[in-house]
Amino acid sequence: MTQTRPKPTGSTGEQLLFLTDEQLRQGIELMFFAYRGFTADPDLILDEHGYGRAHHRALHFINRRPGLTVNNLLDILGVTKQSLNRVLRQLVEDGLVESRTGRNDRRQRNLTLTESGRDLEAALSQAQRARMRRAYSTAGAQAVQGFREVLEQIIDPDMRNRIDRLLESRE
Amino acid sequence: MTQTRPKPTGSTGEQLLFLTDEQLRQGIELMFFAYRGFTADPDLILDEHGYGRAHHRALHFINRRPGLTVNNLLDILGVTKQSLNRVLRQLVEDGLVESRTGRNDRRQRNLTLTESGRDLEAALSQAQRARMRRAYSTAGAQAVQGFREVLEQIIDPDMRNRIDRLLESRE
DNA sequence: ATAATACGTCAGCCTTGTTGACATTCCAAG
DNA sequence: CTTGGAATGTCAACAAGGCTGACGTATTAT
Repeated sequence: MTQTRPKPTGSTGEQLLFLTDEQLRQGIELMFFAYRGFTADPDLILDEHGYGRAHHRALHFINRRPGLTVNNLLDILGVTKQSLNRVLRQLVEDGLVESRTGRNDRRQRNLTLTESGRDLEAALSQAQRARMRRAYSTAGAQAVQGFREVLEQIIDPDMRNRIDRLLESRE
Repeated sequence: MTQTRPKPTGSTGEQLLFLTDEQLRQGIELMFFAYRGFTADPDLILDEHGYGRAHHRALHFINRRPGLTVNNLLDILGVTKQSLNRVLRQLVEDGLVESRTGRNDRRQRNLTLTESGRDLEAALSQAQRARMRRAYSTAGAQAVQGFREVLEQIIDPDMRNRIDRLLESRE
């Protein structure tokens, strides 16, 4: 996610921003309304299948890192195992997710998507990407770069580290 | 994270971007994790007061547009009146929000914050703005501009209109 | 041997969303 | 003046998806 972390190469001094409460409030409201748009399209598909956002998140990250352990997923999602388990159990029962005992450490469960799990994930991803693609295209490449830089800064620092560790590194 | 860079397009007026699924997926994950950070600080304060995000949202928009009607607020928040009413009733009972019968149309209720309502809203806002301020400052002015442009494009078009109508214009 | 870890599960609670039904108040049009 | 519809409030029931606490069971680590 953070393959490029160059300091902003902007022409303006980044420490010298004058940020009014009004400007910041606009950004806050943008985040609020944009997140609604961000989840709107997948939500429609999920609803048809009787699933919710929690299922989407699980499918996404299992697809992202096949073989992910339950503990890893818990760490990424930041929920309790009871909460995740409810969702995960459904997905396994419905044949979208496979949970296999770990080879090295047999206490662990490695999670992967089945064929139909990949199908649903693809449908959800595609819907969500379509909106992002339109937004990116309309806003332009430079705006996208800024979008990414600001969002990265909004994330909790230790979460940033955890993301890199759990999602980017190889075993 | 090695991906072949797609080659640039022939220009068709606006710059057409080649957006790989991988690039879009990174944006999607950034939105997910950033939204968590975005709500983290207010959540801590809300918890101390026994409130949730729904209360924060109500306080925010009532503070934003004092005298807002219930219907306006429903439209902004996109929830049912029953859901909003539960939250609103608490806030009124706790003396944070005042609900006055409309002067022109006495069916309507105009919502305003009381002194202590403004206090809590200010505390929540301040916490949330602090994070945004740090993010903006680190990312720089140009990045902020891009951030805003992309977020605006992610919002549903008719929601964009509604926001302008309900929050920017008169009354 | 014992402790710690990874996982699953049961039970119960909370917030915040949903429908549906119904009452009240009030504006506006016939 | 009557009446339809809009705005609001409220009751009840329900669901998703968070949470805590407790417990059980493999499996690994000390």
